Amino acid sequence: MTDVNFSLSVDRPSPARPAPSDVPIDMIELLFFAYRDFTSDPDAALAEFGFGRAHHRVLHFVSRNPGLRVTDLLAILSITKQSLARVLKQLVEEDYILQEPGPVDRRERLLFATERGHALALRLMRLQAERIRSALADLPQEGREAARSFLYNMIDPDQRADVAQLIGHNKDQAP
Amino acid sequence: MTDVNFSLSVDRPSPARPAPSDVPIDMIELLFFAYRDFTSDPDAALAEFGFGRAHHRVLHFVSRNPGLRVTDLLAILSITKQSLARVLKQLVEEDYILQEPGPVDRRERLLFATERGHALALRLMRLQAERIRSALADLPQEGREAARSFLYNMIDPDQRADVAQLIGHNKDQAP
DNA sequence: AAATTTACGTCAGTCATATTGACTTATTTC
DNA sequence: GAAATAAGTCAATATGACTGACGTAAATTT
Repeated sequence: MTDVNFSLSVDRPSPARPAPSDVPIDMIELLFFAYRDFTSDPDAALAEFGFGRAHHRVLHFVSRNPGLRVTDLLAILSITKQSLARVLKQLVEEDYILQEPGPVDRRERLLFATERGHALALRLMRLQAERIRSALADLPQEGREAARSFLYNMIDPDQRADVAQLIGHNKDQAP
Repeated sequence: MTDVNFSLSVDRPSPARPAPSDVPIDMIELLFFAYRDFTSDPDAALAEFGFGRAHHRVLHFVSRNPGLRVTDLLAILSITKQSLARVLKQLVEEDYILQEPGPVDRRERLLFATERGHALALRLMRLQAERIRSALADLPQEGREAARSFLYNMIDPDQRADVAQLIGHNKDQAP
């Protein structure tokens, strides 16, 4: 933490802007802080391996969706092929992911997590799961469903069906 | 979109991992997708100005908290002083933010958004607000509160009080 | 059978965001 | 006066992303 000193607690004479009443600023900021801390646990663990957040995302979706194609992964992550290249290459070289030609279409290089890969993916997942579990703990069942719906509805409408199908491996539910 | 082709719709013979039943994988993935799309609107707008996501975060919190100190901003963003430097400098040079010596402690350089700065911050906020509003639209009042609590509880426990105070400008509420 | 499209990989160059570590200046506090 | 704090700055580096162009193999279309 070298030079970063924490203090916060802003009591300054802040006249704070009129804040248009139709803007849910609190939700905007909460989403920022929630995501900031949500990613902090795996980021710390990944540093041990010399990996970054990009490796995590790739590994996660491959682990969850064995046989994923490169093209699918690009669509999921909303990045370009070139951005994926180095990260994927590293994961393959270090034996977290392996590629196999598609049995029906041999142009495809289907992606699978190795045992090592699954193990790391699971470890990272547990870190995030723990945070989520405790965040949902106080909520009644309807509250949990509401939180889930909220997140789902934050996704671009034209992407929702794909996402629903993708995560449908685990639990089923549309909106 | 150069080379990224969308298709998705993963129907492959995915044996999918046993998926430890105690891990809320759907929520992990939904949070990823929700945040991915949440940031996409302002990112597109910022590109017009030659700014990036980092500029947005700085401008937002300064606009919302006039008189913020550099140290506070570092704590809020969880970045280092060096990472902030260039972004802040650009925003000051292009007249979105101005710095003033603290009236009581003259070592401090308090940060304020200029008119331009407030205008841009508001424009970006409205983009995100619109997405949030429509995501909350179907939910009953308790559901909205649940979504809010969920996000709040995702924050590191020792940071919650600070965050609550920070966003308390607008709406009040602790957990 | 030839032409086109698709899936994937790769080269080269660039940019934005972030990091660490060290050092300076001004100012306040002890 | 010494020590601590707030902020700025320098240099070097890593990571994640981008654009644009090109190559290869395989599948699909015509």
